Amino acid sequence: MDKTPDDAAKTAQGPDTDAAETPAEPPSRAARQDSRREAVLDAAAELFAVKGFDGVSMRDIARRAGMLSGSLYYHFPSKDDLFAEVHLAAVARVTARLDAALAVAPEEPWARFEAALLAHLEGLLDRADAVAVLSPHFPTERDDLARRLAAQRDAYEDRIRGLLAECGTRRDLDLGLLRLFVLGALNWTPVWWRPGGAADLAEVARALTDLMRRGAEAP
Amino acid sequence: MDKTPDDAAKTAQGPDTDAAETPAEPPSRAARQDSRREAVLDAAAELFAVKGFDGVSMRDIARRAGMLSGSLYYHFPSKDDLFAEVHLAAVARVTARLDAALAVAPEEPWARFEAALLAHLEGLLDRADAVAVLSPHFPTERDDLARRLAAQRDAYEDRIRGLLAECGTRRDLDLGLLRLFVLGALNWTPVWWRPGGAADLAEVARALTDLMRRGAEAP
DNA sequence: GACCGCCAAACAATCGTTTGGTAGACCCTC
DNA sequence: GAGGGTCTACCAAACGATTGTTTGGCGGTC
Repeated sequence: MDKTPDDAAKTAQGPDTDAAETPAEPPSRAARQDSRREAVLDAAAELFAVKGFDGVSMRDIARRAGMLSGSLYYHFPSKDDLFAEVHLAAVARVTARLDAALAVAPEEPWARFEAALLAHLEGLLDRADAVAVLSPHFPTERDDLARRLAAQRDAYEDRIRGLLAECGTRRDLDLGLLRLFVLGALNWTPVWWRPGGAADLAEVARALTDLMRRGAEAP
Repeated sequence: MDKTPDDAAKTAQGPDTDAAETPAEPPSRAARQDSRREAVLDAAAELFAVKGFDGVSMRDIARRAGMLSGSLYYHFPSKDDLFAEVHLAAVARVTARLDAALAVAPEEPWARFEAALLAHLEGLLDRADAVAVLSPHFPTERDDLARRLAAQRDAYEDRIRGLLAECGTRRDLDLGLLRLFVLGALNWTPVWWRPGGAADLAEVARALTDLMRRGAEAP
């Protein structure tokens, strides 16, 4: 019953890789290496996002990636390092999404702000990469690594502040606090938002932008 | 080295209990029982809040409460049940704080709203009870228990919605979304707020109320 | 003597990680 | 193009440590 750990891996990554994508040349050695490595990263990202760092075992990750737990240590030196790489990749992906959205967004600052919120929400909820922002609970003693993660996160979060600054907000407001309120509202969405629920992501981004802009008080 | 688990318990709970508080009568049997039980609950609350459910072991809790891991099972049948009780107690405490704050708050709806936010923040950050709201990650298979926790949390969160409704917000706004934004901003504070930092809790509550009310756009 | 609250020690299971081995793709040489 | 060698990516199995939990007993208060 616990001999072949395939059943969980089939639906996730199993034979899709070479079933429809590569008809001609067999994947090069380097390509296959990256593919397997990324399969591990994907499996780890989904699991970490749902159950947290301590809630996921190396055996869980290995099973979902279609290998055995010891094999993970060929690709990653430790669970901490694996998590760090997942974290970094997720932040990078959300950042890329933000850049892409801003590239095609209109010039009006609040519209840009709304586009950024939507990109953030999509990066947060489309795939299961909530680890990126949702994990201030990184439980390592290796402070240098934790600092690197925090630094990348901070750099991203400061871009929200920059977008707000361009909107020309009231002078008596603390931009730092505003940024934290926005990020709190955004990063809390994985707790309650479900695909196909009452509001889609565009609505959420629009509503939050409207609230940030005009407030809720009746005029 | 692992024989006497006292060193960690001393600073937290150790001899304080009977050092300064009970000079005359020895505490009754029932009182002492409750006191030890509550010591366990306190220790568990602080640890769960910081490291999450999976990050805390029964031995950690026992050490901080000044006993051994097996002894916990005299008071609580399992780790799940212990967590559930911590969770329920924390929600109840935040609710009580909210009631007390509203009892002495002025009549003006936005002032009441701000008072509620402050009470929530204090309940969240003064002690380490962040478990109350911060743990949608309760990793049990016992769905009935998870539902009970969610129900109590929802009842509390709906009071925020009620307070907002009394403020007479704009008709075109979704009160449910507003509530979620507020709770997101509030419940995200444990990630960044530190006592003695730039803004104290009253400032945070005031700033968030002001933002919710008037928005950030320059008039 | 009964019961309460806890200790001391152990239980099986699971944890992150290490070790040794090996099937197969690759490269070079004859 | 057959054969030997190398390296890659993994398996199979184990390591000690830690996990949640159970059991039996014991000092203290009633």
